[in-house]
Amino acid sequence: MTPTQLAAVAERFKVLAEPARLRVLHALRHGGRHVTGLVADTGLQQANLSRHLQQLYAHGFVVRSRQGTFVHYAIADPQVFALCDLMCGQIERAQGRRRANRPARRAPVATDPARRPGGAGVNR
Amino acid sequence: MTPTQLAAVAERFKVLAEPARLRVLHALRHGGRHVTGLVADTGLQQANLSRHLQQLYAHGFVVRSRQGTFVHYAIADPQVFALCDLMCGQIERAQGRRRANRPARRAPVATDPARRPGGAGVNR
DNA sequence: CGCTTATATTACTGAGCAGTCATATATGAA
DNA sequence: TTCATATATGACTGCTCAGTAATATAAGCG
Repeated sequence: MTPTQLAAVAERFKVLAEPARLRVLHALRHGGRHVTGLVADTGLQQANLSRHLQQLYAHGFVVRSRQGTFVHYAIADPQVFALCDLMCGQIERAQGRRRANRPARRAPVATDPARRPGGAGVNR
Repeated sequence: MTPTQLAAVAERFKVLAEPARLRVLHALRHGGRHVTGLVADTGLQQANLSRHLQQLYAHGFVVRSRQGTFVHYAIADPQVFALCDLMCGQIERAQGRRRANRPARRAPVATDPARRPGGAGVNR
């Protein structure tokens, strides 16, 4: 894994690390749409939405084509949703784990072999 | 998809949207490690690494346990790597698409049915 | 051309965050 | 307790970036 590759992956994750852009992708999930339609679907301001669309386009998440005065945007690679779905699954699993840990003891992380009750461990 | 859910997903993507943290995860891929070992593996400064570890821990990407003066970190859910691998695959596919488009014409995005040569289209 | 609608861009502002230095805390050993 | 090592944290700096308002550009129509 070269630093360049890591940077490329991180940069792409960063595009998805924004609720507004996830909203746009979600709105496009079941078919392309004009900017005007996306404004209605997402509730984003036109200028703001346009910026997000530029970014999604620049990183190849969406494709676009002009149709008269309108510009039509669509998902470039449906695999993005696989990413999102995976992430959702992880969130659920993490919540499940948290729920499973809590009943036993509150965050049982301490000196590995035996827990010393009074010690200020790694937890906060 | 509620705004809350979107925010949760975005927040998690954000944790992965950082080369340094990807580096840490990569270093942990084949087994847990002490902070000192991670300093050596990643080349990050101790303070900086510690901050990233706190973040990975807070979001449930890693687990930790004390071993004497050392603190041992390990991957919490190996599925993270599925995310990373998926992302890498998308990057490769996107590059392939770009390579496939370039020979024909430079970014052939224009008014949908017929391309007008002189028009300043959607491209920049 | 001039008008209207659709989309993009510029300039700005404020918030968040990575990196760094210095320092604090935790643990074990002497 | 004092010292040494390992890890975490406080405070600061500089950069990036989302949101916004105003304006520019593109396309169709009369």
